[in-house]
Amino acid sequence: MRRPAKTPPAGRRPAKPRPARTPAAKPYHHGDLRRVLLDAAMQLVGEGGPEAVSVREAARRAGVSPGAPFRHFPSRDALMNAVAEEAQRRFRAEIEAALAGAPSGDPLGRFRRLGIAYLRWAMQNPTHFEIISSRRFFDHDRSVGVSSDNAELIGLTERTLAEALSAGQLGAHDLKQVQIAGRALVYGFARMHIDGHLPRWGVADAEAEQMAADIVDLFIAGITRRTSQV
Amino acid sequence: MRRPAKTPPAGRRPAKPRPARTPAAKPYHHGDLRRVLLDAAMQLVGEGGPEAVSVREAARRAGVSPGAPFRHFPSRDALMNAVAEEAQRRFRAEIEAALAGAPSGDPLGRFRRLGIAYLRWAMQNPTHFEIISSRRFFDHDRSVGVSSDNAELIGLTERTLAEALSAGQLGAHDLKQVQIAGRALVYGFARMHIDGHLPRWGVADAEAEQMAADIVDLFIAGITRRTSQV
DNA sequence: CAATCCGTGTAATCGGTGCTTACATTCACA
DNA sequence: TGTGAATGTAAGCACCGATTACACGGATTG
Repeated sequence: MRRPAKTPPAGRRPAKPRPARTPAAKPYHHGDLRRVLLDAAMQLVGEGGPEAVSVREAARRAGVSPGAPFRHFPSRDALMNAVAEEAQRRFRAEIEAALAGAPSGDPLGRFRRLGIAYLRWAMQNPTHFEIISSRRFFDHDRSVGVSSDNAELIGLTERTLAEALSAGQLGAHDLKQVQIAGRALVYGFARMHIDGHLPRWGVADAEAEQMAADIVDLFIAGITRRTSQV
Repeated sequence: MRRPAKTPPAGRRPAKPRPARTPAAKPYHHGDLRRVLLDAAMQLVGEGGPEAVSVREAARRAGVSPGAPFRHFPSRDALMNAVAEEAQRRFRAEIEAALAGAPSGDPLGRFRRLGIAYLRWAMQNPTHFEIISSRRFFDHDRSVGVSSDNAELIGLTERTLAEALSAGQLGAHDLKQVQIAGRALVYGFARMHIDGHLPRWGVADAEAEQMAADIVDLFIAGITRRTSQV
């Protein structure tokens, strides 16, 4: 977050009275500053987490003055909202892609895929996952992109579980409870990973992915219809 | 976080050449500034979450100059560490108190109490819970108070689960997996509550506590030894 | 083609923050 | 009784988000 002003004396527009459209000379208008700022912010989140994002730094990376971003995002929060929407969009795309090749006849198997894909993405994109889920970093309620994508994912798991139930794959459980418990499980594990809890629980980084799959399986075993003992 | 300087002209030490120890006249030395700052920070966390804590605001509430806190806490992070230690201490005390009256003959029942007490405290003290778990707000590895209290709690659940296993209350599971899955479940639910996910999952605030107990029971049912069908 | 309008970027500034340095005060101990 | 260490103050740095007044220039329109 600290940086020494990056060539302070070499400001823009040194002495030329009229640049006369040199291609290398940066034009007054940027082209697509909004997109560039968003990309810079995404990159900052990836590098140092949500709080590493500062409007000024994004402006610096875009090669633009500190006030310029406010033409495109009325506040830092608005920028973070856009970042969260982008992240949520990618997240959803990945989840749905992971489910694409799954056989539709096995809802519980698809539920398992869902959980594992969820954890996979979360562990591979911890900072972006954090920004999506942690509302502290942006205003969920005001971000239609996030909430609609998210609602889509919630509906997806809901339908999958309902199918599993009606296919007789589940024990006699309250579906809503199972749903929320499943979510809490994967969300909790993802956050344990993000928040650095896993080492304290004896899980090395290398094992984390296997452990993620294991606890998903453990959960599924727990809710599966019990047709035989032990 | 914004405040208009709070009576800017009425600075300390108005005109009196020597206060001669009036009881109301604040002495140069504060007495126990460290404690007061810590309390102020705890209160700030309670009011507006971890990021509502600013060194200057804590100093303001303690009635002291902005630089004074740095005599007691070398950085904001150090202050946050102290806050986290205090919160973790309270958390552990509450958990252990909840377990005090539990019969030692029923480890699984104690495990259940453990989970419910965990969720209870987390949901009643969301911001303090967040600061304990979210490493973003302080340096876990450097905070011996937090990690030792936390290790104690981890050991407690570990022992409880091991007892349940040897008492034949558990199915044939990998104990470490069960442990981590259990933790992920309660941690995930607590964070869902903190992060405001529950409404999106159709859980109103009033139901949250009941739902917490339900998913703990669901989990325990899933790992219990299966002696009969359905 | 020319004039003007408005979207976009710049410069300067404000109050907030964490943190450091130099100085003032007072307590505790020799 | 002195004196040094501990503790608080004052001032100032760089950074931040945000606002305002102004400069530029592409697009629309007469």
